[in-house]
Amino acid sequence: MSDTVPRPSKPSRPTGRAKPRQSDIARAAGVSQATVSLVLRGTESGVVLAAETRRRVLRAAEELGYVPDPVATRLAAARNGMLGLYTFSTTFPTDVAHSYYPVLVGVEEEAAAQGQDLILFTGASRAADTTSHAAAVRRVRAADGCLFFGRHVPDDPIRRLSDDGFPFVYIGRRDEPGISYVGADYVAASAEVAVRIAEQGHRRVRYLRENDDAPASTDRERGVVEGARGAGIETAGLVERTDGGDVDARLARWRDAGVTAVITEETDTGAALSGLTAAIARAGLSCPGDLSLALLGTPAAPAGAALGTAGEISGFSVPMREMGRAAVRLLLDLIEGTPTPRRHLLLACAPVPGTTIGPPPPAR
Amino acid sequence: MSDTVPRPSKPSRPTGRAKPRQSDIARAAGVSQATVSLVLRGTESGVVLAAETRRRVLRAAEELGYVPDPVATRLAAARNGMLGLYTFSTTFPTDVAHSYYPVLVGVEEEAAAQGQDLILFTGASRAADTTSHAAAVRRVRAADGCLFFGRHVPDDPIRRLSDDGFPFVYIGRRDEPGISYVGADYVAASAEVAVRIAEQGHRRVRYLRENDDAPASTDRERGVVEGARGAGIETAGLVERTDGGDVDARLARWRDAGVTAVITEETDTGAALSGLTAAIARAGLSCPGDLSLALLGTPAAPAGAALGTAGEISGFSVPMREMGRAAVRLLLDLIEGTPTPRRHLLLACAPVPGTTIGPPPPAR
DNA sequence: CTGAAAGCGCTTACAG
DNA sequence: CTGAAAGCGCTTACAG
Repeated sequence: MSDTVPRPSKPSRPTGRAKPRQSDIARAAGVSQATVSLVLRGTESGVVLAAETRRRVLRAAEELGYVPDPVATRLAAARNGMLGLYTFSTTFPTDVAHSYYPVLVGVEEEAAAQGQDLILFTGASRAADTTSHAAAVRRVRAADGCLFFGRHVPDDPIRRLSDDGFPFVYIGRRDEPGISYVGADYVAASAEVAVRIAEQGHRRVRYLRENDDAPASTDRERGVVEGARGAGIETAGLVERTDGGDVDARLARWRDAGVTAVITEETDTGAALSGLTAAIARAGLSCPGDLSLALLGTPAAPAGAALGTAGEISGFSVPMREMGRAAVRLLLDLIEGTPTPRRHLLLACAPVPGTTIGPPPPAR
Repeated sequence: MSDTVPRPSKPSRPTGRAKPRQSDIARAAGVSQATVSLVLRGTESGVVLAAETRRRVLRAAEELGYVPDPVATRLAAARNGMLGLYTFSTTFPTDVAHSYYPVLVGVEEEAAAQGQDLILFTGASRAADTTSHAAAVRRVRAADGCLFFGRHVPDDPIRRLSDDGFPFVYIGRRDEPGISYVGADYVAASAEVAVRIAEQGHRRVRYLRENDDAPASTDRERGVVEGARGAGIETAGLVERTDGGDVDARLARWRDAGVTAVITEETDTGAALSGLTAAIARAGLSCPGDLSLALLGTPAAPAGAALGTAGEISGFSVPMREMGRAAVRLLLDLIEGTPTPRRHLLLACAPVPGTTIGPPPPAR
């Protein structure tokens, strides 16, 4: 609690020439500090300043090299032009090819385009317990609003922000009501993949998903099942769950049962995908010659390598960068109180043709 | 000036249930707000609180879910646990394989490890003119201290921060006196590469550097020249500059003059490297069969591809991630006023053996 | 059209 | 050992 803010060994207040404040300008221009504030922030509440006063103040500000103190500005109940980004789970896309990285890029691009700075709240990684999570989330208020990101999010601290009317948006669909988010339309994209597989003639298919109930996983399963049903793929036994460690045995069983295509999903762990591709490699199978393979989501690293496949894995790609950008825009709408902003946004995923879907092999 | 802070259409102050402040705790615990502040921040100035008082305050704080407001904390002249990161040049490592990305990762890792949040100042990209740069740099004061990063940095706004005693450190060596930085030891690493080439028997070599006078480029040239001189490589005509567009003609000339090895450098533009590898490919040369090739710095993307070379380009790698981490630590030392911190740090670069250095081909 | 005042939530001497 | 006061630099009604 009290350790949220590190304690300085000595005051870190600037020791050299002080930076100019509004009161310095006021003195130089012969007006009050409040007047300086008014001309510097523009003419908002209908207040009209004498042109001559404006000019004097502006000139003094220019001469003194004044720039408003963002901290004081924020404390005085205005905005400070900073957006927060809070990432749950392993904080940062450490791996260059981390699947979250493009989101970060999108967020940064749009923030820059909108003239907003970004605060990266790094609290998530350390905060194992709920208490510190609560503390970490609270810090978020230093910004005008905040983006949340990650599959598993502690509900409680967030609800508190929500109750307080603090503006925030999730990147990724959420089930909690009343929360703004920008997500990917996994249902539609996943259904489309199932249809594509059916069109090649597959009827017995498996969907190997991770043992994880994040909304994204739920949506994908729903899409696969709906797509399969509509396209004539058997739905009995279609869905299986894994942690990634037991795929060899499954694969053998599937082959024996006449399964000709497998769909899996990409998550932040990548467990299902890496487990599956490794098992396929160990079994000496080739895709799509022996088995068609599809992936729901963009792989963090080119996953084809493990398969000996030169091309991409078929499936769809998640518009992560665009999600980041859209989330920033939505957040700004919320902060600005734009009337009836769209609070839920589901972005379409582009199909990835890839090279791993083909017709089923002749029956063994 | 006045547009540095976006103006809100309406106040964004939370409308719902207010978050607890110190005064709320004070009321609940039956003490003054100042006392709350003292127990919450710990016992600094020798003040000793009654254990019973401490307990009451702590319990009330716990019950109310109090977390200090970082903005108010900062304004009241203490630290706020935020470190700034200001990137010059094209703001963000947009490309996944952007050469700056590992630095960002290192900064984030160490910041998280130290319990600091990170403010990404995105101002750099937009700010073409000096004025807005000044404004953008000034915003940096919202943080306890700031990291600067990028080859080309406007001196003026920075000097101002320096005069004011604001703590900051550069990532990358600087020539300006009195400024803290964490850089890479390009001189030593570049000399080592020249020596390695000499050891293979090369005597006539070219160093193709970019037409850019950043300290990193200066250091590399110095290292190459010193290494070459010490190892018996001809230094006359050794160094050439390019913008990347005219390499074909040079390459032909070099070959005619009996040049058997070429060294180039990696920068944020990558112009010299991409120009050179393209020219080598067009000339149908192979490395190191026809020509040995070395690179000073880590390529943003695997550059071997353009060469048809499977392996890495020989040279050295810049410890970017570690630079990021070290910079954070140094900055914290500065902020905390640690006595005589090391203000200049030059990290060693690891040699990359690679596959593009070999003995010279038999004379034509 | 401008000034004086209060307040944002905290820290920090300074008195008691 | 604790309280009352001033102040960080700004914004925002509210008076004149």
